[in-house]
Amino acid sequence: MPELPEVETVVRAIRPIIVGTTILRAEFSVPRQLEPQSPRRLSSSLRNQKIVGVTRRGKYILVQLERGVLLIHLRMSGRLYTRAGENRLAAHERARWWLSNGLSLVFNDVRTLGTIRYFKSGEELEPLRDMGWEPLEETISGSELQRELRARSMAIKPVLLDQSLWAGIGNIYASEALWEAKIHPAKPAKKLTHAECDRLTRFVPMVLSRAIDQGGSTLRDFMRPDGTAGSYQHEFRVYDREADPCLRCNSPIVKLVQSQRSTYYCKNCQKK
DNA sequence: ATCCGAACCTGACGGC
DNA sequence: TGCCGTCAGGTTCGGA
Repeated sequence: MPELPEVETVVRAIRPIIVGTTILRAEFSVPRQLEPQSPRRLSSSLRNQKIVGVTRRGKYILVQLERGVLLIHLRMSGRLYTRAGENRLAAHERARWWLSNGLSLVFNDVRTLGTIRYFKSGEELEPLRDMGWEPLEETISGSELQRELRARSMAIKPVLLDQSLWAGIGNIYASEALWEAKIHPAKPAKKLTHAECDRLTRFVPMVLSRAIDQGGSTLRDFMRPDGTAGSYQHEFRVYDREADPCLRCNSPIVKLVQSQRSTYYCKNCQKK
């Protein structure tokens, strides 16, 4: 479900509510999501720790604590929000952290594919080790991108989903950025011209930041922590628009499957 | 090294 | 109604 813009939306919403509070206790209902840690161990590591910050790296959420970091990945259906009330977990709530301000931070995840891990200060955040450029913080030149793609014979679309190149791009925004840059999704990455690389380095951050401005995209699962939907789905140029007219040239948008994921593009605007 | 498909899960939806 | 197949915003793993 969530890509960089949705994760960023979540981080911005919960940050002012939870930073400065202390975790009183924690509860987890699906131990598998914490592996290799156990619910008991994790709870005791977190107890009485103050939350000092909330940040994002790619699609990971980092809840910074006094003595470590809680690393959360929402995968396909994860949601994170704060709420008050009831003592028991509601439907699909897989983790709950009781905070000193009377609220709880809740991790809700229908499909239970999300992950939660704790790292002590000084310990390497292993999942972030091979993460690529942060699209909104690093300015990448066309030449740099072209150099990175030199050895990649795979199609550019699945390459954009590889988090070790650019972190945070997912299935929606990969299609959107390629349409903006007028690049065919099946073009081998190494064959992109310098001009195409140049456009991609401009449009990837542009598409992502426009989506953040709209609070992300809501197709089915994604909800902002306040329960409202994002609205960037109304701005999609190609994603989920099969057979609809291209907004540049009116030819019907085409869908294809690459690496088991749907890709949408305009056959006329995005030539190989 | 590279690539593909399967696997991990649940729920919604369309077709029959 | 109900059953069945398909699909979903992500990532990892094993085998070819």
